[in-house]
Amino acid sequence: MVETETFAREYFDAESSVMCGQTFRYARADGGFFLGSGRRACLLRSEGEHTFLTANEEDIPYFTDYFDLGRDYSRIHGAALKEGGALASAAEKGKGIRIFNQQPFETLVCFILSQNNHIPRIRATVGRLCAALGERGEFCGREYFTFPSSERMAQEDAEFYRKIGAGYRAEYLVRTAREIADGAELSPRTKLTDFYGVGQKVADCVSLFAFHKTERFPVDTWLEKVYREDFGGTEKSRAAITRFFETKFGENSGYFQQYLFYYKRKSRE
DNA sequence: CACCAGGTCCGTT
DNA sequence: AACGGACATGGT
Repeated sequence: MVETETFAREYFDAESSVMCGQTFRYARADGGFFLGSGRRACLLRSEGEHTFLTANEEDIPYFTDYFDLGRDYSRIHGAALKEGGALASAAEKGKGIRIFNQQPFETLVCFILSQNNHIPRIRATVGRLCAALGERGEFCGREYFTFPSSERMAQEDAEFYRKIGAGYRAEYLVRTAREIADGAELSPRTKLTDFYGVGQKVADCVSLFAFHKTERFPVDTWLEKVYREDFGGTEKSRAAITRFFETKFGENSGYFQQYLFYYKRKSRE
């Protein structure tokens, strides 16, 4: 049975939460979004003062956790406003952003694909990956594909991943999927950079988006721009820029990073 | 047509 | 430890 839950939109907005770059498994639908997570799917739509979550009844608890609905975001948002400057502006624009609790393997694969790549192309490649190796499902009259398991991904070779558009990242996917299928741990304590094709930035994204380690501040080309243009930074290395933000923002680093990413990417014209 | 995109690896200093 | 080129591919 499909069910719809209603939430206050103020700190839970569909558009900003989906478009702030944390997930690649979405499509616009019915004035909102059709979202995939692992084997499940849901619809998320904001209108007026409300946000509506539609999912199979048995999946409601899963998505309640997925959208991090047990956490008070007014304190986080308030702390960002107090910082002033670009961060305060970013927080106003992204007031309804929440950080999702995504599945570790899925997050790892998606962010391996994200490196040196465009978001539209990442989404398309993830879509082809699911269509090829996932299982067909249906939700609210829409066909979708689940995210493949590490075991299923481990059965394919690099040629396959090049064929779906992974480019030079194909070998990264093969080796990482096989390691995990063969029993390598993927938990909050795993040293993620030991996986082939996973550097500090991808590791930080997995830590933040799958394990909710909000003391992490992933630095990519957009956050480099923020650092230079909005914080007057002069350091060149990403390690130094990451250190700058994580020292400054502490436990709120991950939340503030999402405000800033959304703000910077939206203001590209 | 260069240049860039949610970087990482690897060989040189 | 730090730096720079190579790496696939499609959009601007």
